[in-house]
Amino acid sequence: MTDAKLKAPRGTFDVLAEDACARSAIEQRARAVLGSAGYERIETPAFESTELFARGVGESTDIVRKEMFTFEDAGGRSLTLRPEGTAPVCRAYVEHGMHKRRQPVKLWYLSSFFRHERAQAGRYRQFWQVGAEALGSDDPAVDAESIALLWTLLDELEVREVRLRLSSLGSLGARAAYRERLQAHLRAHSDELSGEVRSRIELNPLRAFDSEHPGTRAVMAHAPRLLDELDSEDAEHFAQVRALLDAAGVTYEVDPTLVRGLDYYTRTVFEFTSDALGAQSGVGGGGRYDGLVQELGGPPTPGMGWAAGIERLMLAGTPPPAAPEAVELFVALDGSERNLQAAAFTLLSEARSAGLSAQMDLGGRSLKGQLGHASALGARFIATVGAEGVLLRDVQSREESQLPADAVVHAVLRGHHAL
RNA sequence: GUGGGCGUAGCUCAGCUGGUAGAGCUCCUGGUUGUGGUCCAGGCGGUCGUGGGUUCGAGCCCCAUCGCUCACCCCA
Repeated sequence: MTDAKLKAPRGTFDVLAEDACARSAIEQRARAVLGSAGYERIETPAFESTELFARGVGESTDIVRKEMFTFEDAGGRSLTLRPEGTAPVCRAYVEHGMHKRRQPVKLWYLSSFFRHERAQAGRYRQFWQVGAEALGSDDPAVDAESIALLWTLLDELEVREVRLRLSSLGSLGARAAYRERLQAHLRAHSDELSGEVRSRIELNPLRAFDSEHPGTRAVMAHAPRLLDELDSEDAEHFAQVRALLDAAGVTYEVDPTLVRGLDYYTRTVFEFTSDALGAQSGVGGGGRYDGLVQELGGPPTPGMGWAAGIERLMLAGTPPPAAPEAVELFVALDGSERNLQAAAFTLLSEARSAGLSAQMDLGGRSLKGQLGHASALGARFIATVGAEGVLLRDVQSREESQLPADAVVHAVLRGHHAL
């Protein structure tokens, strides 16, 4: 390491050439899949009022309790780099009066998010998510469509070994009542639980379902299950979602122990995992959040959405073939005189005005070096500007012709279209 | 926050029982070549993560520290 003082901060990374291609390929797919379903692009600020996340995501979540990048601005306002995308989108929905539009309002984003966690494979402090949110309808068809769209996107990105788990958390009221019953069950068996789970009974009892601890698993095996206790409306809603997914050919497994890390979820929740990933096996997930918009000060508005991690999609998906930018014309200099460079520069801008992709040497290389460079770029034509005029070479056919400078672009265009 | 693994050139890595730093790739120059792709030669590039210690002598041994990475946890 030369002078390793300045490095990207822990958990962050630079996106370089090949990765940049893979990322834009993912973005193009997302735009195609979501755009054709009527989702509109939205971008929200990289930071928001801290209160938005405290209220929206939930005070009891790990995200709010210990993972937010929070700072004060010069005016003493508490701001936070967005740790997730749903609360900001809901804030924008309220702020811009989108409840006056035709419902549901369907929005998608691809943005970076920030969480102060220890980085590992597929988990970073600044990471990117593609997400989709549908606000303003509690129709089960919204849930099914949303899930099916992520299903399609994962399929198009050729994400390997995908599994979809699905469940329902019921309405907020039912969920709160259930939570108390589950806590009662856990407390009754607290001496059989792992210390970890025991200490989280009050804060996040649903987590107990995820434990690997044998004693805890035994206790959870006969714990009450939320899915068995849905009220008739919620049960009917869930049944409809399932029926529609079946109709769309989306395969899933119902997992009553599926829990999500954010407080705002109600009714439908789901998660896509890939066994091709390491410990961070979730590629994307989401669910319904019928209380969130109101929680943020808006009118009672149901919502449904998901997010998928770009870095995880890249790990579990099939990277698109790297297609370097084609170079149609490379302009080389045979000599170092100023007027040659000027002539080459004129030719270069003429070529670009004509719509050709064109490059010239910017590194003061020898002629041999320039030709090597042109070759490495895969240039289709090479124009060598010399004192005698311009020598245009068709790299594929190896034909060469000596031309006046102002005839070069025309010749390239003609040769190009002849292909 | 807690563990395991790893830090030698821009990249991938050698470096013996401690003797004072190397290869390949990339990049640049020259030669060869149908003006490039092959081949040949040369060159640029490292206070061996950092700081101590042991030793006549440390890339190698010891201690500390920082960084990267994987996992716990959590989630996308």
